[in-house]
Amino acid sequence: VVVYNVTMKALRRGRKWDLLEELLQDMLSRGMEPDNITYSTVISCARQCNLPDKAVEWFERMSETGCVPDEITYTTMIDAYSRAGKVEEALNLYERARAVGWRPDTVTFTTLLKMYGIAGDFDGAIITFQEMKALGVQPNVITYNSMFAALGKAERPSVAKALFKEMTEAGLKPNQVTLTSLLKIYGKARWADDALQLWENMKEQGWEKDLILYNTLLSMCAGIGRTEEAVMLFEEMGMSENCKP
RNA sequence: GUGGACGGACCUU
Repeated sequence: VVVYNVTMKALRRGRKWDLLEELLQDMLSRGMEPDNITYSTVISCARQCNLPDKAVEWFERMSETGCVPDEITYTTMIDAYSRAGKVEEALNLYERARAVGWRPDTVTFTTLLKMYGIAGDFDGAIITFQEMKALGVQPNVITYNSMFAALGKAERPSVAKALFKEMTEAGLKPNQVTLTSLLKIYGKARWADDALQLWENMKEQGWEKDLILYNTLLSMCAGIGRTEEAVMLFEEMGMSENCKP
């Protein structure tokens, strides 16, 4: 089974759904018993390939064969629903799993948060975030990034600012995605001071920048009319190793 | 020894 699972992982990475499903059929016809790892890989591949019906189909078949979903399989399936825009189904599954005594973890909550963000349900995202903390589940960088994505859509720069403070005070280090999302939020709200302050922080703390982050900074300077800063950025890019203009 | 979450920039209002 492990050999099959590893092969499936490779197929998932290459998004080869047909081959992966064939392999699963092969396992079943040989009388092997795919486990949670097998099924979560299968479901996740279906999700990546935009085949939500396949995800549901195998999730159901899995239960029929007596394989009880574990926490990762549940989360994978919730994410598959989320990606397909099936919010109701995702929440139903979540409730059902909770009723069976399942303890959702950071990834689960982040997946739910992301779903609310995509749906534009900013309040839902906030509530989930609070619920998560109330249950003692620690948010991580990806959790915060998903919140910023939701906030960007809702155009709530002040909430984003407060969250960012909370995040750094909790000792979490922002990554390029965090900074890009935040800058975009500030830029859209024309909060020039906060945006430039963030850039200062990046220099002080030595937070790395990537190409996308440089581009965001540049277009922000253009948007708020800070030509001098833009020139400095451009020169800095020229000196950097991996971000040639 | 194997499985899950970051729809981040410009082009695009």
